[in-house]
Amino acid sequence: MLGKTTEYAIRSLVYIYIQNLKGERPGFKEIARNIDSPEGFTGKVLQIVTRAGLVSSMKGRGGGFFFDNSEKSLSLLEVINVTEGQEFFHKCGFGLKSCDAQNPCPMHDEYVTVRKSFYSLVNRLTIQSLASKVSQNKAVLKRLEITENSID
Amino acid sequence: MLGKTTEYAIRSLVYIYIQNLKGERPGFKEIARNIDSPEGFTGKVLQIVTRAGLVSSMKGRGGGFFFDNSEKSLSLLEVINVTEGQEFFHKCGFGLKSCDAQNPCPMHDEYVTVRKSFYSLVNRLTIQSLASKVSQNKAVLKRLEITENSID
DNA sequence: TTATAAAAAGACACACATATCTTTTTATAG
DNA sequence: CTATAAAAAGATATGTGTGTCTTTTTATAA
Repeated sequence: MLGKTTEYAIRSLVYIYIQNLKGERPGFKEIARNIDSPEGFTGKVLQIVTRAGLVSSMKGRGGGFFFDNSEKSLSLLEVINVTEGQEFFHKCGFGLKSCDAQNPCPMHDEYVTVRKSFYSLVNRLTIQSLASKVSQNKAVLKRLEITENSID
Repeated sequence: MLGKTTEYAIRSLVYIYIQNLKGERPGFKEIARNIDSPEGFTGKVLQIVTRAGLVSSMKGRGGGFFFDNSEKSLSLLEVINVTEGQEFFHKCGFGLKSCDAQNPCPMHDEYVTVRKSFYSLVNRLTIQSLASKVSQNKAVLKRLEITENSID
C-alpha cells in the first residue's frame, strides 16, 4: 500500500514529535534506531520531508529535527502527498489510464468507496494523534524487543 | 495498490472470459491489444496464472487461453493471492514486522477496517461479474480510443 | 579560531517489478 | 511428414524504490 519512504517518514515524524515534547531534538541516527529503519535511508527520507517543510532541522553540533510550530497538527495525508505524490488517491485500481464515473473500469464504484475510506482515515489521523497513542503505551513504532522469556 | 502483474492478470482473464462466451480462444497478443498492455509481459503474466491453474491454455495452431469450467466463478481474491502472494492482506499499514491487536501500530485498528473492506470487495467481485459489466457496455478494459471529435 | 557534531548532498549499489527478445516445445492444418 | 501457429521457457534489459557510502556544508563548543 504505502511505500517504505512513507512508512519511515511517518514513523520518524511521530518519534520526533514525542522527543520534542521532552525538549529533545533527535538526529537521524537516533531516529533510525528507535523506529527500526535503515540509518542512511532514513536520513534521505528526512531530507525529503524537511525540504517540503513538514518538519524543521538544524545542522551542526546540537542540531537535529524538530517541529517549529508543534501546536499545528500534521495529518498523515500531508505526509503521503509529499512522499507518494498527489496522484496517489486518484489512480484507477484497475490500472486504466483514464477511469472515472463517466468512463469506469469494471470495479470503479466499489474501489472508489474503499479508496475514500482510506483517504478519510489518513486525513483524520495526525502525527500528534499517533504520538499520543505511543506515549500512552497503546501502540508501538517498532516491533517489540525479543526478551529472554519470549517464545520464538 | 495492486501491481501491474495483477492488473494485467485480471484484465486478461476478463477478456478471455468474454471471448470464451463467443466461442473464441484468444492468444496473448490479441489479449494484450485489447486490454492495452505490453505484449511480451502479458504473455509472462498469463504463464503465471496458467501455471496456478486459474485458466487453461493450449499450445499450437488454434491454441490460446480458455476457462475449462467457465461455470465456476473466479474471485479477484484468488487472482491476487497468486500474483501478489498470500501476505498481501496481512501486512501492517505502518510497515511494522509484527503488528496485531495485541501489539498494534498506532493506526492498526483504523487500517484493519479499510483493509477488510478491500478484502471484502475483491472477495465479492469475480472475473464473471466484471465481464458482465464490460459485455453490457457499463465498463471498459482499456481507455477509450481517442476519436476525431474528442477534446484533449 | 579550531575541533567537533550534525544535516545536506551526491554518487553509487542492489533488489525487484516491469518489459523485451529469442529459442524451444507442442499442437494442428495441409 | 512438413509447415505453421501458438504457448512456454529462458535470457536479457530497463526503471524505480530502497539502501549505503563518502564528501560537503553548517553550526556549536571549547
